[in-house]
Amino acid sequence: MTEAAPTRPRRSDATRAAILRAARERFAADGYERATIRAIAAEARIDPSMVMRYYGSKEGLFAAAAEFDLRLPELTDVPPERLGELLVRHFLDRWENDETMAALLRTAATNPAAAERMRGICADQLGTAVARVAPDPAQAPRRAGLVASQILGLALTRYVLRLPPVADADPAELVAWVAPTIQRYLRGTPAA
Amino acid sequence: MTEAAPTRPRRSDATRAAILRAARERFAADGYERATIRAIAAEARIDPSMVMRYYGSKEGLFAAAAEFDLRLPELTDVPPERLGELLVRHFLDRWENDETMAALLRTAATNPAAAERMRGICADQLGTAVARVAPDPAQAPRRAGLVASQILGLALTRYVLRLPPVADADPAELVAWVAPTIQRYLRGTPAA
DNA sequence: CTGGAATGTCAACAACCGTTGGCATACGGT
DNA sequence: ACCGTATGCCAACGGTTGTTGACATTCCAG
Repeated sequence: MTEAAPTRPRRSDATRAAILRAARERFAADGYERATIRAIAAEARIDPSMVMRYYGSKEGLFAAAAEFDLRLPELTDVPPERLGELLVRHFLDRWENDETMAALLRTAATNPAAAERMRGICADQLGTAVARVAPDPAQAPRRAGLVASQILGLALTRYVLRLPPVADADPAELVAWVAPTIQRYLRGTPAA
Repeated sequence: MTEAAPTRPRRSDATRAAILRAARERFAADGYERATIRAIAAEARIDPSMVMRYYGSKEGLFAAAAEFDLRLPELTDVPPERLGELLVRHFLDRWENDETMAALLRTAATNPAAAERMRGICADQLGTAVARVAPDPAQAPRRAGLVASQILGLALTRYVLRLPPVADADPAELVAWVAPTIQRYLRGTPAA
């Protein structure tokens, strides 16, 4: 492989960061197709050709801008009956001030590569976290899928579609309503 | 207003219908931006300019193609404790064979007009249906929003993102897991 | 039968997109 | 001080898109 050495900082790091910040903003606001490289470059106050030089292509730029970590907390040291509450609160906190999630969701709706990344995030990050607290390892993927359906549905209605009852609701109120759902998907049974 | 008379059928109705069918298919598969008028016209075996003549613009075509009725059943004559099950089963049945929902969801993620229509559907069709069975009229909009977050999340993960655990699951199994969630959003309380 | 309206085809326009290569400038090690 | 290299801007290319107008054809009422 190439040297993993500390790769002395390049002089253009500031530009790269500006491009990335602008890209996240435009992708989040407009989705993949409507977010043009020209608009991103304008917002970053540089020439469109710089984007190509540093990220190769629009797809490459998106891949870099959508690098995404759910930052799931350690689930094993919390009381099992409070897992649902913890998770819902965590996601709301996480996304209220980081629009990367909205960008990824908007783009994944139409861009196959983004959808694949979304599947990867759910399977890897969420999947393994759920597997650690699910009572039945064999059912863990299904439980993770159900959790994703509710959590992503919440993100979709609140941040992308902005359905008034969900978008205007107080976070604490959403937690109170949704936490029991997640709790049951994680540890409960279908019937009960 | 213009005569609401039975407007004798035009000779071009077949073409109009073909365009609409092709448009639904392309919008569902590709989303608004990637679904080009040329591709839609090709699939309908006609000239792109016909689309413009009959629907005015691409936005007009989408507005016609996304005309959407949830076809919610009458909720007042079913046992109140089975409302959740009924609703989840209905939506899965409805969407398993009609890709209009996937088209609307894909497009609403990036197109403001489609998002507005989505809000309208939730507020009007779902909102009024929920208001009729909610125990507390004042809380009806919130309950409808929560139902939407779970139902749309299910549609998103199953039909758009195609998360394997959700996309491959048996409909009956999904009903068993999700119905209690909807039931609680409709008639229950946050805590319990 | 006839003339006007409805239907359909063809070619083109203007705008925008991602992407490329050339050229100027400023940096930084030697 | 020098020179290779990194950084940045500019102009342009080829392709695609929504949209338009002119022209051909078919239908149908009178």
